[in-house]
Amino acid sequence: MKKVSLKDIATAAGVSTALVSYVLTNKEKEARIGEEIAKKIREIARKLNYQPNHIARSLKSGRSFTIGLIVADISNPFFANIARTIEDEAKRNNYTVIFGSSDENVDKSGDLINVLINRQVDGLIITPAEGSEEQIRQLQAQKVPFVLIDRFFPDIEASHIAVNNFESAYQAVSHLIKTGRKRIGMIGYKTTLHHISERKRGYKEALQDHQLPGGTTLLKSARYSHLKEDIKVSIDQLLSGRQPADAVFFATNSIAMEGLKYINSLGIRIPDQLAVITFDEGEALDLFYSPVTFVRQPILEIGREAVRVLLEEIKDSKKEIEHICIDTTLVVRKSCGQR
Amino acid sequence: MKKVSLKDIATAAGVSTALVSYVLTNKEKEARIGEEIAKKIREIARKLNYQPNHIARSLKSGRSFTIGLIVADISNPFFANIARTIEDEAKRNNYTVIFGSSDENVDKSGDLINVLINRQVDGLIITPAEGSEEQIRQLQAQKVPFVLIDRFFPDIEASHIAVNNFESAYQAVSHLIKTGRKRIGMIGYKTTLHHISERKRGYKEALQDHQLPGGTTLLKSARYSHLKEDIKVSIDQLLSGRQPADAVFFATNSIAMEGLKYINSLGIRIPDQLAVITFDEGEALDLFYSPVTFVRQPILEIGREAVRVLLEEIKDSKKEIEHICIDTTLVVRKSCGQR
DNA sequence: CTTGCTTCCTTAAACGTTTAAGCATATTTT
DNA sequence: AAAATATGCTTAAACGTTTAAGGAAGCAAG
Repeated sequence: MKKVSLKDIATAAGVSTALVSYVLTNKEKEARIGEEIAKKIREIARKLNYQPNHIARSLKSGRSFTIGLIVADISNPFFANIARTIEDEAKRNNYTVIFGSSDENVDKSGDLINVLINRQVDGLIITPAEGSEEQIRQLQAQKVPFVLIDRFFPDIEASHIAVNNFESAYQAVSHLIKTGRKRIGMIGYKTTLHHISERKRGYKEALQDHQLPGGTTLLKSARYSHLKEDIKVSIDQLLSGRQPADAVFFATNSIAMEGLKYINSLGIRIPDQLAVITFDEGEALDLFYSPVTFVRQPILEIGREAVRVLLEEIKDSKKEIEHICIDTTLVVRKSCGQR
Repeated sequence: MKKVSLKDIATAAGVSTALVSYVLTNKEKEARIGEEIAKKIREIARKLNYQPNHIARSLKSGRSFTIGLIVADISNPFFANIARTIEDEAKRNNYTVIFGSSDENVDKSGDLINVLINRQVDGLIITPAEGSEEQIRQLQAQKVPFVLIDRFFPDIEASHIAVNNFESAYQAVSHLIKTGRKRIGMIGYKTTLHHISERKRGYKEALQDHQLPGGTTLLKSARYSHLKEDIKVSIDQLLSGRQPADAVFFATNSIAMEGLKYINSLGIRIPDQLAVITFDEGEALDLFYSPVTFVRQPILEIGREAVRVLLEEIKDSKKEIEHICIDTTLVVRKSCGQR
């Protein structure tokens, strides 16, 4: 059962394919099509169950109505949720989404960008990997519409959607201080990526502003590729010594998960022995015996804005860059209760 | 900066586009291309940074090297993980993945199938929604290659990858019985979908085989669309009455999450007051104060097999149907400990 | 010097659309 | 009645590839 094309309909109706095309794309007015023949064509199209060939259409129009989504890892709930909102928002605009996971790896990221561009996506939504500045500049040079989400490069003028990482971290840590914690640790990623640096900066500045120690010794960084081990070491360090930490701030959901698992295994009680606060939400945090206080990123908004900005860029190549900075909310729960 | 095409290279090299095409698709032998000119063409292609237009190629070849993935909800960790393995496996075979979430809704599922087919995906991997039999039959009639995962329709002869749901549930419930539980409840979905029916059947048969009560009164079904409320009601029912349940078996990760949250809020202690066991893994289950015993589905294997079978079907339309049934493993932890 | 075979390249059609341009025929305007 | 305009359709090119078929040149064999 071959797919039916315009030609099949044209033959069946005894007209040219052009006519069929005009009718089925609702250009009757502009093309001055006769009412009767239009009805007949529609009828036949329906009967043959005609489905337009999107590929051919794309080739002609140069637009694929597809957007490429590159996240760090689609199996990470944060990105999976972003993907979902992007999917929904894209669909509302008759776009579909092709996705790929970069694993925070420059080479994979480069491959993905190439693959997606060769598939003629109309634009890209990207969580850029560390060191991918050149790839991003390339995109600009090639005039490929794109939007960065979650992180961005301060010295590259490109549209991006992100949360106020500095403020959010500052708030989170300040909250720990308000609840009486004095030795507050932080575990982030070992990376130069802007969102993480900002979270670290927020942490450090909050400590400083309250004359608390820790800016350097209590700030730990784990490698993405060796998350589990590095987090163990970090926590061991934080909890050892004469003055162990009495609170810890996790920079992301993945870090929090590994961190909490290890803390649990050590039998450390939260919040009595250690207060905990983290970026990102997660069911595990709700279900934890001491529900974890967290910085909520408005995922829905991030996804929506990303699609909006991208589609605007696609439609109007002269559109100016947008830097969207969204506020987070600190959801306070038991894990950082008063000691 | 327009994209460079074969024609640009041809012009630059002073040859026909055909020649360029032959060279760049490594058909030098068959087409007997001169060595020098081939080298020159490659050189120019490299210099101009030629990237083949995948759309044009697809139009010509009728193959898009894209597979469509339809899951119930990409933001559900189970499906997000499946998506990830499918992505990786597809990439290994030079395929990309377009995805969509059906929300267990027939209409959305139908829309998605149409959209993906119009985008000329070479095949589909689908977690079919309840009542989507007709859509599946349509696919068969249209000779679209596809593979069902997670669930399938027993009376439709189609390739599918699934776990041994009956056995897995039977084992899980038997394990509860072995640990001394007598009144075992189950919460599943209100659906006719095969995987859930099988899990229910496994539950019932395990009870029967051990002369335990509950086959009907202790088996609850929640609506996908009203999960939270229905689960509350179900748990209330299970825990009320003269003889409250002393164990509960959750049919999926989503059900388990909602169930555990509510059980937690009631202050019920696991496993002392209530033993818990569930299908599917999740970080929340690890981190739970009483780590939850669960049925592990081999997600990696499911994803890999799905892609393998699909690609085989794509390559060979005469390939026979494959029914792949994978065993699960019961990961025993504290949540169903001896009372 | 034909004939036939290589070798290396070109021509042209095709995939399924879209759309500008053209061409009859009919209708209105002057 | 001639000119202008409207109406309803067709033709054909184009998007960027792939690939079957063809053709010119060179050379070996008869």
